[in-house]
Amino acid sequence: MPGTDPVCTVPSAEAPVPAGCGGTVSHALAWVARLHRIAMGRRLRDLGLYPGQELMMMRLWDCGAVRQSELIQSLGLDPSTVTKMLQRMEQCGYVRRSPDPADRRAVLVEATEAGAALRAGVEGAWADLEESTLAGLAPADRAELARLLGLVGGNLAEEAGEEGAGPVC
Amino acid sequence: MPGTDPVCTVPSAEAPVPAGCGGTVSHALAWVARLHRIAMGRRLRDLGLYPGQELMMMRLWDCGAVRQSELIQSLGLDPSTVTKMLQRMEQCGYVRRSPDPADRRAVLVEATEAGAALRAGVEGAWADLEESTLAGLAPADRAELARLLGLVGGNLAEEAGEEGAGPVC
DNA sequence: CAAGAATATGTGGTCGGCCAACTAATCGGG
DNA sequence: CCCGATTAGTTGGCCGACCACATATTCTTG
Repeated sequence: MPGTDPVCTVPSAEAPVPAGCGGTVSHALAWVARLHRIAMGRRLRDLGLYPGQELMMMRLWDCGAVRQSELIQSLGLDPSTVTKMLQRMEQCGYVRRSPDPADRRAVLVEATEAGAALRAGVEGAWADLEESTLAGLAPADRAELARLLGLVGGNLAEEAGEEGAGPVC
Repeated sequence: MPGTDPVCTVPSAEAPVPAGCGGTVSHALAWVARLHRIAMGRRLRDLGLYPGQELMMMRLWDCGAVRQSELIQSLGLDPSTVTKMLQRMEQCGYVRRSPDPADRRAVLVEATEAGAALRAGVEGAWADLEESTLAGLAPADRAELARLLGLVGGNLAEEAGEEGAGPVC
């Protein structure tokens, strides 16, 4: 049938910022977060890490040898997620795992030399992404964004039962 | 030169928002987005959907029968992601796929009756989550958050090569 | 009109992430 | 002192998401 594309292609003179797509903050948040994750993934891939692993390494750099259960709680992840991630990271040589002598159930985790070698790269990537993310925003806008994200996070954390990711170490 | 000094990398003992974790907007953004995704996942599970599928259904509700490639572009996803997601959703009965008579490579996708039956629930979930997310924020704050997210999204989209998720249908 | 480029989709593999179910070790009472 | 409850970790399964690669079909262009 001719006239191929029927509806849909509304001649919407789209806004300068397609922003939320649907217009809701939820849409915008999901969209921005995805772009942010992709952008971080790009930087991490050059370092030999996968998204999510950098948070693990950060905890290890800050805390030294830690019990796996501490990582689970501080990152707010599922135990199985942490187990599998650590297995892969151990095989990559970034992490060392050893049984806790004080509790034969537990496992102590610490960064290896190779893991520590990633620190500068990861911190640089975070800083670079932060700047790229906030480019063009005045300090006041940045502070406002941080404040609003904090409020929204508080709302969602309350609903979700107060999950981890709290204070640093 | 890098006269840009006022970056928050200061070892400020500030705690305006305990939420942000590391204190950077990037951390706060990732954290909030994860909570948001989990909260949406909860609501979707009660409806019989997995996170991400609701966006697919929304496009189908808005556009009727669409080529798979249109979905790929409008959602900004990888083709293989869409293929597999649609295979599962078809098996769940939410979606119907048929070869495009006009282009034997393409596949036309549309929501089934069962899929359309989810619409009210999904839209309710979005509205509910939006309100829960923004609880306690004045209209001015909500608008400001939307504006800032739009700016940040623009920055990230620019870096990422202008990916999809743009205008609505 | 016959290559070659571009498009549309599918496969296989890997990762992060969650849930459910399981084992092993420690802790708490009775 | 022993048995149940709690905690720590692991395995298997599933889904979203990506990449690399393979296939079929259309478009382009010489």
